[in-house]
Formats: sequence, structure tokens, C-alpha cells
Amino acid sequence: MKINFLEQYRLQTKCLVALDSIIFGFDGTDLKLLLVKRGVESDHDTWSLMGGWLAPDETLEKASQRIVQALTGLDDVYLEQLGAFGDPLRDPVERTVSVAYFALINVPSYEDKINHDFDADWFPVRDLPELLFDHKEMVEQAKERLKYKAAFHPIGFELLPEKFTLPQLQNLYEAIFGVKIDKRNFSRKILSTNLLIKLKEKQKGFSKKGAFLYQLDAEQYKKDFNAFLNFIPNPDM
Amino acid sequence: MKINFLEQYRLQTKCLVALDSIIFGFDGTDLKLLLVKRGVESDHDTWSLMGGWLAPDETLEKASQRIVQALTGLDDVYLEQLGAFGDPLRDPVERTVSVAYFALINVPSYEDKINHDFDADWFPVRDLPELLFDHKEMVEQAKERLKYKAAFHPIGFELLPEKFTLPQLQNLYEAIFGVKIDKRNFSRKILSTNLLIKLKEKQKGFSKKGAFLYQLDAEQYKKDFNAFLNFIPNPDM
DNA sequence: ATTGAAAATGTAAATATGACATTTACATTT
DNA sequence: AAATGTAAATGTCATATTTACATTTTCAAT
Repeated sequence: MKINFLEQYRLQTKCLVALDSIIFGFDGTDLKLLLVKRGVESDHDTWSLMGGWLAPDETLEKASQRIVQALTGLDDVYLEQLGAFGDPLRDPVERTVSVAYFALINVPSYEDKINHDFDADWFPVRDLPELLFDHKEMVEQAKERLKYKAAFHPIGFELLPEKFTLPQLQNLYEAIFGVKIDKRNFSRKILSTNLLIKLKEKQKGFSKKGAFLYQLDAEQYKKDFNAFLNFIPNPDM
Repeated sequence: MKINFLEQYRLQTKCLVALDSIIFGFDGTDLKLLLVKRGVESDHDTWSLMGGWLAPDETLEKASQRIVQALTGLDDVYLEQLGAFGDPLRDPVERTVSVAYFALINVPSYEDKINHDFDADWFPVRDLPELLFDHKEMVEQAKERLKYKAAFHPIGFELLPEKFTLPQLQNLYEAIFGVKIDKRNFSRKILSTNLLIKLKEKQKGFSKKGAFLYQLDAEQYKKDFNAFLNFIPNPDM
């Protein structure tokens, strides 16, 4: 019986296991994705998600962290598993199951640390180049997931610098959901969550009046990860 | 360059890929899980999720369907990927990445078709036995995901027979969310979605008065998969 | 005919939402 | 130093939604 059972394991075909990262960023206007150029001659014009292989002693989460860090230099990004993609023909070279994670990073902190060994660039999610394998499908799912999540939880802040203005925050939500939001209602709703601390400083340079800076109340953020349930009116998911 | 690139593939260690199914059912009172006894002497008292191996030419979804059908006999269950679990030590026999799916089935249709080759039984989710490997974690995540999803989409119906009463439906939601809901408010809210068609028949036998049966308006259901956004007051996720 | 048990139903107060326009701050220009 | 232009900040009212809560109805069983 025990033999038979171990036999079961021996009989199975094994797969390669890869990880792919959908890395979102926000530049104040557009929601963007960080893509890399594949270092293969035959694919020299194809962009792809940053990816890598699962190492023998790694968890999936750790592998994904390692891979995102290799490119961005950042080690504290928001990372969430999107799911496994396993179509038998998704990678024409060899059967590979890929586990996709999406990451939210704020672009300024990235700019300092980026690893220039990779040929990487930001693309607006509304206008992406052709992508390798099934990466387009991964990106579509990730966009949906981000909408879903951001509609109910305050994860948008992960895409902003530590100090940000209400207009910036609103731009971000408008980019994620592809809608226009009323300024007055937005500010009322967002401030009523008590998640934000208004600072004395203003953002200078962009507008003449200048907008007040805010930062997240870390305490509240932890307590109130559900603060946005019902945040976006009729989020369309 | 091209050689080097194929070399990359050759160097990677391969993993076994398994699938595990979190199969939810509802008996009118309790939310339950369908578990199987592991057919291995050393584990003769351990229950586990129904699982299986990924076949060489299968998608993950198809494999999961096949495995759920092998046990339940049902081929049209609601199935959704929960995610991949890949701790290097999760399976002590050999490194295995498992992709978990959760399934919603209605118990009566299952009872006709169940495959008795498996030693399977229903357990209330509130009182589960010890489970194999990391299956407990999978179950916890699946419970959360079911809450999340059921709070915003009308998937609860997948757990009920074709014809059901409002009290049954309410019991289901109370079981999923572990809360008491006011009868009057529940019925008003649910009927306002226009997802239900009231039938002339009543359910007999359970109460003296008998409760009217309803069925899903399939048309509306497809159109209005978001009908429940904001359905459960303050769903706690 | 009476009883018991669950099903069905309505209203009013509080709260949240959505639509909408004016004023304020300040850097730049004259 | 006054005028101008641009984006930021702010408030109200009508409507819709949510919540809390108790009585009546139905019908099988006695």
C-alpha cells in the first residue's frame, strides 16, 4: 500500500514552475506597468512581464519577492498572488506552470534603485505593446483584480509616495477605474475614512495655489483595511 | 544566445504539480466541506481535500474539473481558482506545487451521483477534523474568498437546489458570514435585485405554514453578476 | 375549533449619496 | 503693487438607502 502510494509520485510528469510579476506604478497621471525586453534574439522586439524560475528551496511568495527586487531594487513592495497559469501550450519551449503576482510600487522610490542590467521600461496600461506568451491575459486579470481590491480596500496608497495630495489620490482612482469622480464627493468620502493625516506642508510647483499634502495614518490603515468597502460607487467589475 | 536561453530551461529543477479542491456544500443549516480519507495506511485517520495530479496535456481548470467530477459525479459545478500553494516542505514526500480550486455544489444533486470508491464525507466548516499537509490553510483561504465573493456576487445560489425558499437562502448567508440577518431587511434587499422568481408552490413539510419557493432568473443572473455589490452590510473580510 | 410554529409583511428615523458652483490661494505677468 | 490665471478647497439640498423593530397570517396537528 505504502509502496503503491510512493509509486504514485514517481509516475507523475513534472513541470517547470515560473513566476511572473505584474508591476504597477503611477506617475501622477497614468497607471503604468513595468515591462522588460526579453534577452533573446528571436524575440528581440517582444516585451514581457518580469519573470524567473522557482528555486528549489523557495516559497512562491519569496521567489516572487526576489524577482521583483532583482529588477526594482525594492524589498518592501505590496505583492499579492494573482493565480497560476497552466495552459499546456502557454510556453512553447517546455511545459511551464507560471504563478503570477501583482506588485504595487511607487515610482519615485523605484527610480533610485532600479537595476539597469535589465532592459526595462514603463508603459501606460491603456496602451501596452504586444506581450510574450499569455502575459496579456495575466495583465488583464491583474487589472481586474486591482480594480476589485482597490474598490474595497485602501491599497491605492501603495502606488503613491509617502506624502501625496488629494488631487493626486483622485487622479490615481480615476486611472484605476477609468472614470471621472466629483472632487467634492471624493474628498468628503475619503476624509470620512479617517485614514489620512493632513500635513501643514503644501505641494509646490505644480499648481499656483499648491495642494496640501497628506499621509496615511498607519495605525488606522492596519485597523481599517476594509475602510473602502463601498468606496467607489458602482465599481464595474 | 539562443542556446544559452534554452540552457536556462534545462537547468531548472522541475516540480510535481497537484490540484486540490475545496468543495463547499450547504444542507439547509450548515456550510459544509466534502473531505476524503487518504488511502494510505500511515495516514489512515487523516482527512484531506480531494486532490489529484496535473496530467501532461491538461489545463489547470480542466484538471480541477476532472478531479471534482471523479468524486462528485457532477460536471457543471461552480469552480474558481483559489491560488497556488508552494511551500517547499508542504508535501513531505516530494516537492509539489498545488493549485487549489474551490467548488460550490448543491448537496441533493450530488447525492445521486457520488462515487463511492472514495471514502468521502461532509464536515461542517465550523468543526473540521485535522487535515493533511497545508490543507487547513487552503480551507481558511477558501472560506475568506467565499465570503468576499458572496458579499458582492450572487454565487450563493450555486449552493442551493434549483428551487429554494427565502428562509433557506437567508440561512445560507448567515452560515457563510456567521451573522444573524434581519428577515424583513434581507427579503427586501434580495427581492430588490430582481434576481428571483417567486413560484406558486410552497415548500411543504418543514414548517406548518410552508414557505414559497423561488428560483433564479437565469437571464438576470447573467446580466447582474454584480447585483450583490454592497449586499451584506459591513461584510467583515 | 384551538394551538403552535414558522412565514410574511410595513413604517419611520437616521444615514449616505450624488449633483452641483463659488470662493480662495498664490505664482506669474504687467 | 495691481491684475490675471490656474488649480485647490469648500457646502447644501434633494434623494436614495439603510437600519431597527413587532404584528399578522397560514396551515398542519391536535
